[in-house]
Amino acid sequence: MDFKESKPIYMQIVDRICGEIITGVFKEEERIPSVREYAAYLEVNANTVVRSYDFLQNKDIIFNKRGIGYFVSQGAADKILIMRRELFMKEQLNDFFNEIDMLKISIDEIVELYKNRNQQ
Amino acid sequence: MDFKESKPIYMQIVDRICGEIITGVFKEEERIPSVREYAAYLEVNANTVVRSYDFLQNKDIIFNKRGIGYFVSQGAADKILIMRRELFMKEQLNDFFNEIDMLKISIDEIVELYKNRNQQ
Amino acid sequence: MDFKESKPIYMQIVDRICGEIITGVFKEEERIPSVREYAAYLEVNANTVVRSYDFLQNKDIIFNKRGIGYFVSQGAADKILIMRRELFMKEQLNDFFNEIDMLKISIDEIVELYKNRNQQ
Amino acid sequence: MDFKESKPIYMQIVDRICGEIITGVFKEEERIPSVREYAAYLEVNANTVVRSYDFLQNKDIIFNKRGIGYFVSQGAADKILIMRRELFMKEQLNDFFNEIDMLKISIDEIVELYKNRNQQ
DNA sequence: GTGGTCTAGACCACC
DNA sequence: GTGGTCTAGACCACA
Repeated sequence: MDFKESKPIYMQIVDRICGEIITGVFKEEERIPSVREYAAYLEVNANTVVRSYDFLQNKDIIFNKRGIGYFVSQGAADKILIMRRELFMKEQLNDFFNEIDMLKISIDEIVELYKNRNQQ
Repeated sequence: MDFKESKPIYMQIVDRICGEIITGVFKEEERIPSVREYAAYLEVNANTVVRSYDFLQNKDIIFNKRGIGYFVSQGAADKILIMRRELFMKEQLNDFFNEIDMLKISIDEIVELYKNRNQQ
Repeated sequence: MDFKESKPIYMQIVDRICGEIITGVFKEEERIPSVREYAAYLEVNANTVVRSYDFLQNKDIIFNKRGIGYFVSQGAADKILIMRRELFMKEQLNDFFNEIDMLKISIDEIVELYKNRNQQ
Repeated sequence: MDFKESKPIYMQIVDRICGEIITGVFKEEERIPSVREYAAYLEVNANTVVRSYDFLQNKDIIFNKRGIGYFVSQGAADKILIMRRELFMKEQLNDFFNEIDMLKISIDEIVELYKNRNQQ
């Protein structure tokens, strides 16, 4: 894992875990790696992983069984997708539209660029 | 002006000033508000505005006449457009495409949303 | 059995066993379930039940016959009642009174709620 | 501030701040002490206070202005009271009633004890 | 000055 | 073994 500088490491770990849940690498109701295992694997301080797990637990995406470990909540994958979609629709999409308007790029250009990309 | 949490306030002010230059509210060769005026207007600490002006001066978008104030550089609007376009093509566009792929939103949906928005 | 997060599981089991003794489900001088049985029944790690039994043995509420099992001590029910009463009077009651004062709930409301509950 | 051992320090600080908000020591929309100030005052590590503030921010009881400090949210006092009341009604009250039933203490005794306490 | 993040390391309760 | 909490200290971005 390469860490961009812009985002805090613990949030990048959050994103990564969310990705693993969506793609089914971490399955619902199943255990995810222990804090220390995952910290060693990512070559990060254990406290950083604690913070990521803590964040996800607050969002009900994972839950904890005391002394046993963390588990993916039921419906976590859906929840993540819904949350991301909402965020996208509410903020990012509008910013994007404002941006292309300001830069005077037509929506047709965007479509073309998108299709070109996917042909590669 | 509402400040998002994600971006530093001084960069949000930079964006705003760039917008004013592009749309001609702040015209080339003309003076922009003093640091204190603008800070008062935006309800922001003066040092924050200093930082924004400083950033813009470094990019040659505005320049300073000592004891008089800050002025918009010649060709600033074009410069901004070019810079933004580059940034947009290199980074934002790709991020955007990745995002819609991940969220399984088709490009056609995007087009539709864009058109709906502009009808309002 | 649902385990609250606030209290350690083994203490919740202790409480449960005490309740069973008071209400006569587990009778004095009689055998209580084996560690493994009870662990399986509660869907809990066996070591956790060991810890609960250990705790109760220290308080002379149960005792062990080697190779046979755990038994409820004579006078256990009374002992539990006395211990709980003391604890209740010394700590819990005061906490409770402080709480209702802070929340501005009158003692009359409490009485009413209590009576309603028992009518159901 | 004396710290009981049972509850984590950062949660005790959370409780304390909530108390200050309810009683109006920390007023809505006003700034609360900086992390470092409060840590020094409570003779606690700054990170511990960070954790408390973080918790309260997640609950929308305080909010942060970047580089300036933390402020009490509008409606924080009400929110705290409502949250506590709910918790009390849902969990603590029932536990309390179960307890007095199990200990065979009548509700009238409770009322009397409550009145005696307040006479002192 | 403010908070935000991260590290390293410790000790504890719990399963 | 697991996570939870706390300390001490560092460096950074931001206002």
